[in-house]
Amino acid sequence: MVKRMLNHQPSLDRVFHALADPTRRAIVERLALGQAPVSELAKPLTMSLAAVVQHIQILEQSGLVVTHKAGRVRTCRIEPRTLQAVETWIAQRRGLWERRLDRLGELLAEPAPATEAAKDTP
Amino acid sequence: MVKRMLNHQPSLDRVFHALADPTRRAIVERLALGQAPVSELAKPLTMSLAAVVQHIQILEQSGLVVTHKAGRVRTCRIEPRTLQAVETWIAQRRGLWERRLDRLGELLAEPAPATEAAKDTP
DNA sequence: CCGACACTCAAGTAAATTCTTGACTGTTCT
DNA sequence: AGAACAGTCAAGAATTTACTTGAGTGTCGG
Repeated sequence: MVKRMLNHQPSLDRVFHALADPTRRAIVERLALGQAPVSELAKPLTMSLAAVVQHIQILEQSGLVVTHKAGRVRTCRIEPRTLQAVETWIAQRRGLWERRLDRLGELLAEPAPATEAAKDTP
Repeated sequence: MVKRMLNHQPSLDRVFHALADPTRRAIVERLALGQAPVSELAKPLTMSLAAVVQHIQILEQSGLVVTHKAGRVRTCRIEPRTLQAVETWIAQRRGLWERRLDRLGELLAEPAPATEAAKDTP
């Protein structure tokens, strides 16, 4: 039986999926200001507590949020390394594309419409 | 009935959702190397062409990809500004959290760091 | 001890997502 | 002109998601 797997290498699938929901982003934004218990995260949200808990579980499975239960209170906080992993993935793709633009090969390869080539566009 | 709430930026919903699918990320990774027509994007993928087109539509609606049809060929390319917008959102949240941690350490160490007048007037 | 509190679990539902197939449109090649 | 190519459109099936309600568990304050 799997009781608790501490083995959560953040898959991009899960992380992006977690961030795709506005409620979960609102939770992340709140947690960016500091850790908070579940019931406080639920306060501004117009849904049942159980629903909020489900969102938090998704955030936790994605590795974006870490929680710790003390007594009857579960405290949530952000895991910045997961956030950083996403940031890095995006930055790398954007960097690739922009370095590609420096080469200028492909854009100039598109066929010009047969009339005379006017290079200057005023 | 659709119960939605708390809409910050509707585009973030779509962008994160678009990136949450491995097929769509594979398309983005391919496009990071340079623009490509739909059928070339479909080549390595093990699904019908229609399915790939649907993925591309989602990427386009999210603003991550821009397409242009010439003759019978639709060419796709990355829109780096959308990628950058996501990067910025994440970096801001991570920055908030980390600054928060710094503050906490300082506040526990010293009573009050005097708020100096910043002279940023460029 | 008792009740309020802070979740927790399970089951069910409406809507969204992902992918398929089959028919169809518009282009290019020969 | 006809065949092949590149994509488009629509309808439908299997699965997943985002909630709900109702009942239960463990913890703290008085």
